[in-house]
This record gives sequence, structure tokens and C-alpha cells, in this order.
Amino acid sequence: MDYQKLANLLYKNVTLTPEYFYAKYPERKLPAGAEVTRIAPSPTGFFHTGTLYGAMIDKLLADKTNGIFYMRVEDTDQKRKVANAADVAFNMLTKFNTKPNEGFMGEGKPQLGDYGSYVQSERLEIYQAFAKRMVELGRAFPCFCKQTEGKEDVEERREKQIEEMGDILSHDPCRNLDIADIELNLKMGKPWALKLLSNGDPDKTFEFTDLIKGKRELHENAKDIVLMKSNGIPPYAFAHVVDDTLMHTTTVVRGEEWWPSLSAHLEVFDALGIKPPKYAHTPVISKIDEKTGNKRKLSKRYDPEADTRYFLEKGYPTIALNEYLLNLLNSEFENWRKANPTLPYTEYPFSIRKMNSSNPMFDIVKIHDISKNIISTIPAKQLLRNIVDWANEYDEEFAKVLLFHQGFAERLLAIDRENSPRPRKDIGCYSEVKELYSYMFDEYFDPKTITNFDPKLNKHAVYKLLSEYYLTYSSEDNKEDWFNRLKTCAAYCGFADMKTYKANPTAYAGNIADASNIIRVAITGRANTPDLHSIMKLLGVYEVKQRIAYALATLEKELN
RNA sequence: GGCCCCAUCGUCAAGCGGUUAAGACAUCACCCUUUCACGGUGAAGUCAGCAGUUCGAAUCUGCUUGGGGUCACCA
Repeated sequence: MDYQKLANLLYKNVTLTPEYFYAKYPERKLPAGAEVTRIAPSPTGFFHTGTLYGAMIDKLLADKTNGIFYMRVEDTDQKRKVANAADVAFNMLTKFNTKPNEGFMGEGKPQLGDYGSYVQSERLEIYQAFAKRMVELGRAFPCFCKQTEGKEDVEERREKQIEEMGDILSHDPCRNLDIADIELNLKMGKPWALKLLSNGDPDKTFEFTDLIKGKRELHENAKDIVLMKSNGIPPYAFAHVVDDTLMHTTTVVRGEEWWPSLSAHLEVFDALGIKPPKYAHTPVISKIDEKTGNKRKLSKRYDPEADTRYFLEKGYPTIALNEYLLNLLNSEFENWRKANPTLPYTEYPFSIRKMNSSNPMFDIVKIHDISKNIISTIPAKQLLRNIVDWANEYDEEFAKVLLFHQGFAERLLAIDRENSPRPRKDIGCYSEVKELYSYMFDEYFDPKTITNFDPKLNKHAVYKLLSEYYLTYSSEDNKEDWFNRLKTCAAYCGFADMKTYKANPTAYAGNIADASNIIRVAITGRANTPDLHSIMKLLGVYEVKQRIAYALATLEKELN
């Protein structure tokens, strides 16, 4: 077969060569050991939590070595392409502290860097030059078979093949077409795709070292994978080889789902005479399927937390997700964090070698805990600003309420938090705040809740305590006096201090904790609130007395 | 179905041939306390199974089981 002739037949208008592009995109001038990494999302709708997980590795690796972390848009699938999705991806990367320092910088913004375009659909002439070269080298052939329509068709064909011969065909029948057949097909205007003329032997293996998985045996590739689709656009495999070569990526971090096609990618690199980059195949974030009880990949269809927007909607500080993901990456991070509570997580000496290669399970409870710790360290003023920012986006009415009571809200958030060596950790995410502190705002306070007393308490005792307290409460009290007054009142109504009570529980109506709780419930409707003295002070004497009076009135009805 | 990957408390996990098998979240108990928290102390809870190698196995090997991935002109 005259490959040069075939190449000219297939790509007669392609005049640029790989050498032209090698010259156009020369080796980067970077310090020794600098890693060039990339995030290459496909713009299909939303930004997956797993993509962020990989992006964190990319950024950590690049930053640690004074390298480059760039973003490339992999928009080669015209069918699945969603408008603005690349923009969403970039914004999410930025929001979640993994902003790239080269490449795509958002819709309508100029790209950054000398290795562009960083949008694959704008790189077609490059792919064609390399495609033509593959033909010239005798490593690619046109395939005139009917295009498969989609996932369902593929699955059907696959099942049929497995049924008929127990395996799936790897060599394509069109690889045997001679040049006359090809010319004829071309003349008839038949659409064609370019496929790799694989010469691998799947029975042979070779050694490969993955940064995460370590040294492995890989089977040689025997699949005639598609290099150029019939629409003239390359699929991932070929675009990956060409782009990561020309952009001089040093380490490709990608999901483990790519592992099975690795040897095919390697064969393409080899055919082109290019040294492949290093690879790090990351485990896939999974979770327990509630229906089956089995592990499964975090799925955008069933799991809201698969979409990074989920964390924005819930109002988690973005750092909380980063720290959680870093914890999944290197579980030692947790110890480091404990030892270095104030350092930014980016200072953590991340090690790709310490990554576990089994699939981690996504644990929202753990993020919540991390988030609580983070939020507990935010000063009240800043915290209020964060909550308002969140609410402006997701709960405008709440934002208005907060702004209307700005000073009040700030004082509320300062309780047990500001100037406290061990701040309160009651807020896990901003969307909880409204419910958590609803009793502090007229707009949300529900008086019905203030008689939810502990059922084990005697209602007459509750009534007695409340009416006594109503009479004696003074808003002027400082914290010490306030509590002494409460104690006196409690003692008068038959509530003992903790030690006395424990010695003989049946002798008393309750203990001091019970008494405090009655007051707390009568005023807030909650068993848990920040320091009650501060809360009462903030609410003001009028409101406090009114609430107690209301509780008394309701109790009275119940008792009769 | 073929190929590949994975397997330590409920979850995240240290572990690299000799450990009382760390630690964290969650759970429970107790302590502190001027209430709610915070904090502290402690408890319970793990090497998927079976063989083999070895004086000795969570660790090495094999098989079994379970789970996951993949076999697209999707990425």
C-alpha cells in the first residue's frame, strides 16, 4: 500500500505538518522539575465533584513545583455540548480555589498562554496534520462502516458480539480495504472515519508505571480505535495525544475509567514517535447506593453532591469541600490540619504517592464537620457577610431580613464565637442558619414552639418556675447575677443544683439544667441555643417577658 | 462474556513480615460546666473467605467471594 498516496487522497488540502506545530509550540521554559498539569473538562452541563477532585491534584502538583496548571476545553462531542458549560467549569474551578493559571479563562475572555487555542474545536487543523501523518506512517486507515448512533446501539452491538463469539471485535474490517476500494468509496462520497491500524498483540504485555497505581503489567492494544470521527473532529483519545504533546503536559491526572484505554493511547504516542507524559489515574469517588446497598460511582443523575453547585446551594464555604477532598487524597492531611490549624491547606505537603488507589466513599457528614470547624473560626462580621452573600443568591428574603437586622444579626453571630477560645460549632452550612436561629427573628419566630418542654418534667412545676421567673427576671443583670437569680428562682420552685439532685432525684421537681432548659424553651422553643443570657439580652426585656407570658398562657390552658 | 482495578471498624483511613492493628467523622457513656454548646476522658467497633510460603502474615502468593471500571465516530 502506498501510504503517501493514501494520505494525499484522504487529506489533500492538509498542508501543515506536525513539524510545523512542534516549531510553533516549542518546549516550555520552566524551572527544573516543574510539572505542567491540566484540567480538561468536557462542557456537557455541570461541573462534577470528581473533576474538582482531580483538579486539586493538578493544582497541588503544579504549585508545588512552580509549574503550570492550565485548562483546556474538550468540546469534541458536538451532540452533548451545552452552551456556557465551559464557563460554568471555569467559574467552579475559580470558586473552589483551583483556578488555572493558563488556558481557558472563561467565556468571552481572552485565553492565557502560548499553547492555544485551549478549546479543542478550534484546533482542527492541528489534528488534521497529525491525522495525515498517521496515514503516511501506515498507522491509520479510513473506515466506511455505518456510524453507530449512540450508547444504546453500541450496547446492542456489544451484546450481540459477546453472544456470538464471546468477545468484542477489536480489528476493524475496513483495515483490509485496498487503495482502489478506498478511492471508489471516496468517489461515492461515503462518509469515513480515520482509525488506528493497531499492530499490538493483546497476549503480550509490557511494564508501565502509574504515579498512583505504581508498576503494572499492561496488555498491548489491539483495538483499531477511532482517531478522527466522520465529522472531521477527533475523539478524546487522539485529541489527548496531540494536545498534551503540543501543550507539553508533564503529568496527566485523570479518572481511573481511562485505565483500560491507556494502552491504546500509548500506541498512538508510539506510532507518532512521541514520548508520552506521566500518568496518574485517580480512584473514582463513590457512594453507597441506598437501594442496592452497593458501592457505585457518584452519579450526576442520582446524587446531588456529584454537582459542585450543590455545595454552593447549601452554603458550604468552598474551602470545606477542598479540605474534604484533600483529606480523601491524603488522609494524613487531617493530622496535619490538627497540628497546623491556621495554615492554608495549600501549604500541606501533598504527596501523590500517598494516595490510596481504592475508591473513596463520599461522606457528607464528614464535610459537615470540616465545615463546622471552618465556620467556627470566622469572625461574626465576616460570617454575616458570608451568610448574606449566600442568601442573596439562594434565599433573597432571608438576605433582606438579615440586612434589616444587621447589627442585631452580627451580635447574635458573635455569641459564643467571638473572643471565645473554643468557639461554638453549630453552623455546618449557611442554609442552616435561618432554621437554626429562626426564633431570633420576628419574621420566622413561631410562638407555638415555646411550649415544647421536656415531657418528663411536671407541667405544674414548669408553670410555677416560669411564673416565678417572669416576676423576678431583670434585663439589667450581668451574666453572673442573671444565673444567680435563675438559681434562686429554681431553688424556690423545687429545682436542685446538680449534685444535690443526683443524690436524690425523686425529691425534686428537677435540677438546675432542667430549670435552665425550661426558660430556654419558653423563650426560644429550642433545647439548644447559644448562651441563654446573651440571647435574652439581645431579644430585650419586652420580647422576653412577652414570650414567657405567652408560654404561661398556653400552659394554663393545657393544665385546666 | 473478555480484560482491568479494588478489598483494614458504619465511613475516611495509618500499616510496607514481628504493632496491645494508629488517628479522624459518626455512635454511646462519663467528666468539666453557670444552662446550650465547646472541650476533655473513655467505650464499642475492622484485617471478606479459604489455602499456601514463613519460626511468625492485615502485610507475600494462589484460589474463591464481593464490589467497581471498561470493551462508543461519549468524555
